[in-house]
Amino acid sequence: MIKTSANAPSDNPLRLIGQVNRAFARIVDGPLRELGFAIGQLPVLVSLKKVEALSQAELARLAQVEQPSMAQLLNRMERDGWVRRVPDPNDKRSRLISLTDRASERMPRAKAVMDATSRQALAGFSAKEKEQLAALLLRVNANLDRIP
Amino acid sequence: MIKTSANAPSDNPLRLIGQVNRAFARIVDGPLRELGFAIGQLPVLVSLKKVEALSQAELARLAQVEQPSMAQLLNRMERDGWVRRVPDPNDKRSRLISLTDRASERMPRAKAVMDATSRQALAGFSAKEKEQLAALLLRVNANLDRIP
DNA sequence: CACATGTCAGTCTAACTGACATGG
DNA sequence: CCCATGTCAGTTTGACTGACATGT
Repeated sequence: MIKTSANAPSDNPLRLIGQVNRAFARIVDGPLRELGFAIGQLPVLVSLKKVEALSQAELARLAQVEQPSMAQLLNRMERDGWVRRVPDPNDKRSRLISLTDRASERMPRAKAVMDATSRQALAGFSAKEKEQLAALLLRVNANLDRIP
Repeated sequence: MIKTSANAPSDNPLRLIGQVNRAFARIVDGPLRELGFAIGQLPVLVSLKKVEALSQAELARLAQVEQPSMAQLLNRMERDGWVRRVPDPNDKRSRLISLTDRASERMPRAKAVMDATSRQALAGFSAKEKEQLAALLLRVNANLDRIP
């Protein structure tokens, strides 16, 4: 009977996911900050790259945060010159959020940082293993989404 | 050619891991708070359950955070009555951190919350699939740990 | 009037850096 | 003297709730 040491790696998948997530965030944080981006901004940047313009409420729903949280995030991004808010002609309550040119220009560099780190994280994985991992994670994700 | 929609699930494993992690944290947060625990405290609680007493510096290393961050976390945990700090007889600079009885008593309930949610997250997974997932994540983890 | 969109104010956690005291 | 341990002070991000104004 071997006593478990304090730093024994867990084999619980959920704890492992937490560890991987934190490690990834820690690694990627520095280079992103040099570009002027923060990790939390990426979901917004990616969404807006795909769809051009979205309301704050829609962004909050996509990122699964409350509206005031998203508002604060967008305030910081506006302060940093990444997004712009223009009145929605179809709804006077709403303002449409879109990326600035500066954001569009600099995003590829952020993407490169993410991709390079992802590649390192998956070093030694065959194409099949990557697919397996993604498939298993998608199932976990679907399971969690069904919990209210 | 189908245009990707704004909420299309990513198939990049690292982004998926982020999503899963956030979803899990969101689900587990409420019940844990009712018990008086926060998610960030779990690594400390688990470490101290295994090893009885550790210094703040050791806990910081285990959790991979800087010392002041760990100090602040331990301040909150001490405030909440989960840990106690006693002078280390062998090193007058150091204080040994250990769980209070109250923490030991209430931890099983926190563990139950985590386990139940993990079970739901892995619903429909065969034993083999769980092992596969854990094995793949361990490899990602090892890869990330090798990046400085 | 009910509901949606957004803002404002205030709180809490969790992380960081830099400066510093004290002890090994 | 150097290094380790820890504290203090200040900053930032990211999240929340509750209250409220305004527009659909």
